[in-house]
Amino acid sequence: MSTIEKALMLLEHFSRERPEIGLTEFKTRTSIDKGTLHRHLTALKNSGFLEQNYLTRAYRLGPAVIRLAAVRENTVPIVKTVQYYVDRIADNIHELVHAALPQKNGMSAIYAKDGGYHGVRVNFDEAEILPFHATSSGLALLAFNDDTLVAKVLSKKLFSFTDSTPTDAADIKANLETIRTHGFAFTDQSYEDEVGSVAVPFFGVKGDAIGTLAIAIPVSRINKSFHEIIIKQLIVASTELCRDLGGQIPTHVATIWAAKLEV
Amino acid sequence: MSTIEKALMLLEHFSRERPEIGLTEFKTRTSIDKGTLHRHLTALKNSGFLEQNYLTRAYRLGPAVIRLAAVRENTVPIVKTVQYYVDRIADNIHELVHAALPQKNGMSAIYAKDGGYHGVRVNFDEAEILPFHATSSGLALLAFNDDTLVAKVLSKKLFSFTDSTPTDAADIKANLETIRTHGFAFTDQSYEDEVGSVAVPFFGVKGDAIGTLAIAIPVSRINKSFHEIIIKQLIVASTELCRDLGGQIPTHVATIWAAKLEV
DNA sequence: ATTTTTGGTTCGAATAATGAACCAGTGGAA
DNA sequence: TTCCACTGGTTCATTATTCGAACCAAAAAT
Repeated sequence: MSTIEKALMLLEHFSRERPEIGLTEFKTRTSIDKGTLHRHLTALKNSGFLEQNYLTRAYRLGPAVIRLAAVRENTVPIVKTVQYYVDRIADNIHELVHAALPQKNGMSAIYAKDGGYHGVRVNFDEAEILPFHATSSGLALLAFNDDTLVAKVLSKKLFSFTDSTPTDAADIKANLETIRTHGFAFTDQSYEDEVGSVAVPFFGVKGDAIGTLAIAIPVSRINKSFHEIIIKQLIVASTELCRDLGGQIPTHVATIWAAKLEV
Repeated sequence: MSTIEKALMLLEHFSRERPEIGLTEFKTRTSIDKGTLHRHLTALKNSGFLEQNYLTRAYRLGPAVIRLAAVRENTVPIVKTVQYYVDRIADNIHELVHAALPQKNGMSAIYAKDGGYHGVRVNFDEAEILPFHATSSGLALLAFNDDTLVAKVLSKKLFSFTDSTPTDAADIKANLETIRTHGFAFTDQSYEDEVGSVAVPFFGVKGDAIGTLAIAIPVSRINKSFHEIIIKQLIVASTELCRDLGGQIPTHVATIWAAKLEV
């Protein structure tokens, strides 16, 4: 792996829960030598990707990422486009809806809306990394993306978040096949207890999944008819979203989805 | 310079006007060897910072930057905080107002609002890099930031954007001194013909300038009394912004600003 | 059909990354 | 006070990676 990639991997450790990380904490988290680590962090700082809390000397993300995100959004306005559909679904079904994009080690929600009238809401953090194998978003993406990604994900040790988290590669592979024939993914408390979720992919120009639309629901509120409604909403939204983004729904998926909407 | 920094410098070439850049175009823009360039771009792609248009093979910014910007904004909500003040000033004076943060080679606007009722508007792109030496934002930041930044900026060749762009290091140094005594910076057609601008810095915890609030106006509408109004608006907003961000206005600046507001 | 231009690859030489050991400052605890 | 443990940061000989001129293959342009 190149030095560049190693350095950029450091940025993945930042999140909403862990906005600042000191040198020693980095060392324990990565088991990279302190000297190397320090030079990498300094390089990232010099480039504006990190800045230092001048009191604690801890590192946090810097202003460079703001500009880049603005340019990216101007180039490919996914966030803005996705927002409309997430809002619409949330308003319709009064549950927590989100859209997510793949990152290196999982999906990252780029927008979420809780349309909930209900008392019990699922906890949800934007900018959190949702593991591929344990969330419907992750599985939906895997199922409709390149096989190399699947292989890469399954080659690593699969962490168990709850008693229901699938950790066997063969099981997951079988599940991905099911997801492909159904046209959507769902999970039952595989990432958080008492929370189930449903997700559909949306597609890029090549017809590969580039992101997902998903809904998280407390299991107490899931039932068959509601499940059907959710899936229809997701499919319709994803179809329109693909049109907006210039993406192409693979014909076999289009067929499956059309059948689902007929019912 | 480290490999990491070299690679990250590549990302600076992307902008609203230039959202996709091919290998050969990169080569001409950077005069880095094609082989090196290709490996760097591939590393950035593997890390999610770039992705490739699969038809043209050109590179564009990738989804990783979206997540990082979300985390950063969650850590230090500058964009959101700044927005309120930019909107307020724009609504009050009906001109183009923006806030900008320093990047490596200039200021980058993070938010802008045109409160203009007027027919003649200045052109303004978010995510564009505003050169330090030719814009009021840049000068305001230089004047109230570390001297090392000033030295770094003035050591490079200063590009001339208009007939009025200052390109002499000594002149600029003298101007920075003036800016320090006035508490604000202004430029007259130094970046774009027929456009003048006024800027004040806002400060971080150390009392160093971390960004600017600025107004751009067609020169035809500038007059003394309007100038005074603008400066007062900017000073008040920056003062409140520093409070919101936990920044500290250096005492000498606070004194100058207080005097300006009395008039 | 040929030339130019595109993106991408190879491999020995040159250079930069690495990491164990070290330094320095800070904040307790004895 | 002195000592220890814990920060962040630096040094420098060794080692591994990066570099880049030349090369390849495919697609446009002539």
